[in-house]
Order: sequence, then structure tokens, then C-alpha cells
Amino acid sequence: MSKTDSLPDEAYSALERLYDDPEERIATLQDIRPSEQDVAGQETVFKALGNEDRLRILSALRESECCGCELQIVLDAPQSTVATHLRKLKEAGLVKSRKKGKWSYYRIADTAVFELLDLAHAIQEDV
Amino acid sequence: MSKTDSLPDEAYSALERLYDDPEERIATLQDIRPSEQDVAGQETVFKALGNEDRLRILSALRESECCGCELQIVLDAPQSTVATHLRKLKEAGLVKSRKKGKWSYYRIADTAVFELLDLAHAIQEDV
DNA sequence: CATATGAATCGAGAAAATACGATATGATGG
DNA sequence: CCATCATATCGTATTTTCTCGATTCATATG
Repeated sequence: MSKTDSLPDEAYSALERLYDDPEERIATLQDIRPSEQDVAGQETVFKALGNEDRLRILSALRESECCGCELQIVLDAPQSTVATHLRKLKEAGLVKSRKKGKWSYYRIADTAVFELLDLAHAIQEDV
Repeated sequence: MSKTDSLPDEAYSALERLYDDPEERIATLQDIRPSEQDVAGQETVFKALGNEDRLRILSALRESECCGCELQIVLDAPQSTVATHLRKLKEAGLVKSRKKGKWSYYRIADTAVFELLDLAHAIQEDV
């Protein structure tokens, strides 16, 4: 037998047993469509943060601005790997960079980034 | 030729050109080792948040507590998919659940979760 | 206790993210 | 200009995550 699991109908009939006026509740639920843009933006930020190496980069930048070659030492990873991580962080708006001669210096873009890191830490503490 | 890119030595010699006392700077950088546990916890939280479906679940829970079958309607996804997302959110400490009869009701675990969502939104706004 | 129902778990194929060598780019100093 | 060096980008092999049907589990009800 197939598709025992995917029927949306299944969920509808469940709601019809739960509520006196299921139609209204179903309409309400279907209307929960947060702006695609909002969700996409949040997703970009959280995906960028959801990686050990990138969290360690942010941890280093919390101390001070660093150039790319310094971050290679922090991560003990090859240059192209570090550069890729930095690009992701930059695209997400978490870090900014400035160029000085041959060097690119990276810094945390905003104090909101510190807050994000601290909140995540706090949440996991009491799991 | 091979491994033109991965030599850690390369980064070391770069720093030796950058600083008068490179040894000290290198030692400082290598010491930036945030507690593995801290980073792992943050990573779990941010990985859980870095997914469109899960962000939409949180968006729905922001309105009100929901049971599993209601979230199936919100996402328009099969039951096992929704259940898997909910497990991830729970493991990360982002939602809590209570069982009532056959139903499992989910709710956001802490106001810190709202703050995370809002901060991420704010950061992406000015990228 | 048989059946129905909502939810949790499992497993395997599909999709996405990551790692990293090779190469390209752009600045600097002879 | 040519060589060197710090970065950035590209291509692809590898790893991780996601999806979702099937199955199992738990609760309720006749």
C-alpha cells in the first residue's frame, strides 16, 4: 500500500473532529503565511550561523578585527575554506570587511550579532 | 602541482610579515578556542532555525499553541515531515510540547526565541 | 481487546551544504 | 612588467540534511 502518510485530507479530518467550526480554524491556519521575504532573510542569517567554523570565526572577531590569514590560523583550515565561510557571513549581513593593501580585514557588522550568539547560548543552556 | 592552497605554513609566513612580534599574535589566535560545548549548543539552535519550514512553524506558534495536525495544514506537508521538524525544534530547545489525549500540543519554549527571530529579521533588513 | 486515530520513528533516496585543490584577481615592490 | 603575496572564485567529490512512505507506538472508544 502507498501514501498512508501524506494525505493532507488526513489532517483536515483530524481538525474536523477537534473543532466545532473546523472551517474557520482551517482558514486561519492556511492564512499563516509569513512574508516569503521575511522568512528568506531569517533563513539566510540562521543558515550562516549554523556552522561550527563560522561560529568560531565570529568568536574570534568578537575579540578584534582580523584579516583573512589570521582566521586561517584560528580555524586551522585552508585559505579557500576560510574565504568561503567569510563570504557566507558577509552575504548574511553578519560581518563587514574593508580592504587595506593586499589584506582584507573582517569585523562583526552589528551588535545585534552578539545578541544573537548570546541568546542561542542561553536557550541551549536549559535544554 | 598539488596542495597549493592548504598549507597552514602559508598563513604563518603571512603573519610574520604583518607583525613585528608574530609569535605572540599567532599564540593569541590559536588560543581563541571557544568552549566546544558552547559552540555546539549555538550550532544546534541555529541549524534548527535555518530552515524555511521550521521558521514557518515558529511563525504559527507565535500566534498560538498548535497541535501536530494543525501544523500539517500550515505547512501543507505530510505528517512525518512535520513531526521531524518538530523534533528538531524541540531538541534545540526552541519549542516545548504537552500531550493531551491523542494530541501533542506545541508551543514556543521561551521569549528568547522571539528575540532571535526579530534580530535575524533586523540584520537582514539592512544588507 | 479490536479498531481507529494522532503522533513518533525508521530507512533510503534526493537535495543541499561543505571542503578544498586549482586557478583567477588585484595589490605591491622590485 | 615581472614576481610575489593575500584573497576570491570555481569545480567537484564528499558529507550532511531533508523528505516522506512505511511502520510502530500510544491513547481513546466501542
